[in-house]
Parts: sequence; structure tokens; C-alpha cells
Amino acid sequence: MSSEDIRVSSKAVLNKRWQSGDHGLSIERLPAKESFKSKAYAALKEAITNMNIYGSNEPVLLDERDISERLGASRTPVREAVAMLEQEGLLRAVPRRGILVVRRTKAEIIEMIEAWAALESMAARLATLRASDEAIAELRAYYKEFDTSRIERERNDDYSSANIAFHQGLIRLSGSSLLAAMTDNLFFHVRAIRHRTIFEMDRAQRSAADHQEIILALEARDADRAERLVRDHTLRLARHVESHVDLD
Amino acid sequence: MSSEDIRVSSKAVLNKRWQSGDHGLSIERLPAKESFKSKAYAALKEAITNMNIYGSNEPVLLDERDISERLGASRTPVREAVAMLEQEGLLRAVPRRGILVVRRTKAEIIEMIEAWAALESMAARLATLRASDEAIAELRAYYKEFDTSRIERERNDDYSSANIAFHQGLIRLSGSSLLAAMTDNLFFHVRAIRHRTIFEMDRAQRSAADHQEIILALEARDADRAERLVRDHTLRLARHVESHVDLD
DNA sequence: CCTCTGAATTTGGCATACCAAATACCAACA
DNA sequence: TGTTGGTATTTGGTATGCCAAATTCAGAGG
Repeated sequence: MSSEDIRVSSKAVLNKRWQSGDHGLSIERLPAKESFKSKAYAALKEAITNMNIYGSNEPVLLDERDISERLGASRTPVREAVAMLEQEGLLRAVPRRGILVVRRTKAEIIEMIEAWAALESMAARLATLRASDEAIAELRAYYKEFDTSRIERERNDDYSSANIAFHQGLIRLSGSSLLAAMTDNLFFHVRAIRHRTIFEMDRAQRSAADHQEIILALEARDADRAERLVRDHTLRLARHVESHVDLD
Repeated sequence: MSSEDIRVSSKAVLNKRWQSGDHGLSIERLPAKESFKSKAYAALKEAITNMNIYGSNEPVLLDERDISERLGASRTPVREAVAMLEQEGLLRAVPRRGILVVRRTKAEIIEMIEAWAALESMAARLATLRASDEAIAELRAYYKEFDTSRIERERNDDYSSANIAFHQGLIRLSGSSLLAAMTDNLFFHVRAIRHRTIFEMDRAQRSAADHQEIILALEARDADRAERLVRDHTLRLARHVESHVDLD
């Protein structure tokens, strides 16, 4: 089964109908009802999100046939969805045992936060170089609104997600959709722990002054400083998790 | 199809045989001959690796049935493998058209190099804090060997992969397997372009002095400096690609 | 009452079949 | 000759069936 065996199909040369077709008028392929595969993927991912994986210490197992039934689909698309989630690191299909929802070790979580620090600080750097004044102003506005009026009256959960939104907003300023995608993925894993405790820690760690300073650095277009502030903050969170979170 | 529909199977409570079993002695599940799914995955990935995706401008399409035949397996495991590679961003299955090998735009490549810069510079930082003197010495030894004796006599290709190895070695010093995995993945995509030209640029960019400086910073345990050197170097590569590589 | 054995059952992996949608082909007509 | 309409074929998505491995369980033997 060498790679030689796999070649481009004879269809590599496209059909006329697809090659041309530029009349200025661009028509999108219609809705294209999503497949069971993607529905299963979404449903599983949601289920995993809402599940408190770290609630108990028992391994969490899922059953293929069971899921197919609940979804009203056959096993095939479910298995494909599982394969994808496995690739994403959320599941692990262990033969004869079932589909295991992967539990992260504390060390892994810390690595994730460190990677997050790397990506977000780079995003901050790029943002100082690329973001428009307006975009930065928007972030400031958002931060001001949510940091002043909402803090007192809303619950921790809301603050927590608003906090995440701040991070994400900052990352989006970099203009790099890759950085955004990668951090979103990391957030997903980190968030899965203990229903948001991590991000509540983040809140505790990040003073209003921290926010302020970061935005100031952005506005001053001081790349080094913005990068350092973001990195140090997130790395502090990692250290905090290291010493105060109990897992494994 | 709400997420409510998916629950933990009744098997969540494990069998005795699996719950206990901590005798310090850990026995791994034997070889467990790999499935067709993973074989197909490996074969496809290798094929994609060796394929010069950017050689022509024609979309590269693959055919499910064709692949199954060549592999001597049915479509099912192949489709699962494809689903995984799709998740990984290497393929895109477009309905009625075939399996498309994803071509990256120049902008995407640049984003990848920037993300790489973020991760590798963080790795450098962590390495200065955590790597043992011995480990750092090893990197120096490796670098010395390959930079002096091999440069003249070996071909570019070899230098290029040795160069990648240097990066990977540095990243491994951080002790973070996540950083390693993430950068490996980025390397994979970047490497796919034009058969190594990017890394040859990297070579051109990185003078022997660069190597030297980075290792010195590691040895001096100067985190800020190590981080900056690595970051700046890789970002320079990004800028270089931006202005000198022709894609799209 | 515990242990061991092997038969019954369950489970995941794979193959195959089927269907509807989409494409390709072709022939009749302008 | 160029279009057009309709038919044949291909293809991806899904369902289903089969099988071997692994687990469970019950009953025999201690």
C-alpha cells in the first residue's frame, strides 16, 4: 500500500460547465441541505460541549448504535462524524470498548494555555501593526461597556463568556483567521474543564488595569508591549492553573 | 436533533476488568493490527505529501471508488479517512465533484508562518526556562555537526530537511508536545508548497549567526532574547514569502 | 462460594446495496 | 452546425448485513 498507488483521477480535467461561467453574476450553490454526517458532527460536538466531562472520574463512553438511533440515522454517517471528532482530539474510539470522550490531563491543559498565550500575544503584535484605529476603538468600546455596566449585575457565567469574547475580539484584530481558528479550538478544550472555572480564574487574574493597559498598548501601536502584556497575562493564568487547579 | 438527544450510554459504568488494573505494571494493548481506516488515512496523507499540489493550477480531484480499489478496501474506511483529512484541512469533499485537495492561498500560507512564529518563539521561551543543559547541548551539537560538515557536500534538499529538524529540535526543548504537534502540522502545510522552496528561503534567511545567537540565548537562559530572535527570524521569513513567492 | 471454561451475545470494522441528485451523453430539431 | 431536451450513467450519501474479536454470563467443577 505505497503512496504510489494513489493517483489523481482521470477527472482532474474539469468539465466545461465549471471552468467558465463568469458573467459577473455570481450565483451561489443553493442551500445544499447539510448531510447527516455534518449534522451528526454538530450534534456530537454540542453534546460534548454541554457534557461535564470532568464532573466524575468515570470514563465517559458513547455507543455508536445508540447514537445512530437517537439521531435517526444509520451508523455510517455517525462513524464518519466520530472519525472527524477523533481527529480533532475530542474523542477516541477504542476497539471493543466504545467511543471515549477524551479527558485532558492537567499538564495538557497547561500546554494548551501556553499555546494560547503564544497565539494571542502574536495576535496582539499583528493587531498593533494592522488593525485600523476604528477596530481598536471598537474593542475599547466593547470593553468599556462590559467592564463597567455589566460587571455588577450579571452573573459570573456571563462575565466569563464576555471575557472570552474580549480575548476573541483582540485576536480578530490581528486579521488572521488562522490564529482565530486555532485559539477558538484551544478555548473549546480549556472551556470544557469544570464549566468555566478556568475562565473565572482568568477574570480574577486580569484586573481592569490589565485590560486598560493592553488597549493602551494597541492604541499606542506598541507591538512589543502589547505582545508582552498579553503573553504575560496568559502565562500567569497557566501558572495559576498549575498551582490551584486539581485534576488527574 | 438537539444535543439533548445524545447521552452517555448505559455503559458509562465500566466493567471491573478495566476499572482496576493499577499494578504499576502497564501493559499496552498489543499491536492491534491497524485498521483499514488508518491505513487509508496514512496512504492518503502520504500521497498528498508527495504530490506537487502547486505544480499546476488545475484543481486536483480524487475519486473515492478509485481509491478504494487501489487500496483494496471498500469505500467505507476510505470515506472515514477522507473525513479525517477533511477535518485536518487537507481535503475537501465537494458533493458530486470529488475529493478536492485543498490548495492554500498565499495569504493563508503567510498566516501559517506567523502562527508558526508565535508557537516556536513561545517554545524558545519555555525552553530557556525548562530545558536541561544537556538537552541544549545536544541541540548545539546537532547544529554544529550539520552546519559545518554537511553544508558543502550535501544537496539543498537535505539541508532543507536538516533545517526543519533544527526547528523541531528547538521546539522539542520546550517540553510541550502540544507545541510540537501544532507546529508539525503547520510545517506539513507549508512544506507542501513548491517542494521545499519555502524552507530553502528559510535557509537563505537564517545565517549561521542566527543559529548561533539562538543557541547562545538558550544557553544564557535569556527567555526574552531567545523568544525575540526566533520570532523575528520566522516573521522575516513570512515577509520574505510575502514579497517573493508567487501563488494564487 | 469461588474459579474456570466455553457458549451466547455484543460490538466495531468493513463490504455491499441502493437511491436520489447531478453530470454526461446523444439524438432530434432549428 | 449549434441548441436543446431528454435519457443513461456516474457519484456521493446512506442504510444494511456480515463477520471476527472481545466481552459477558452461566453453568460445571472444585
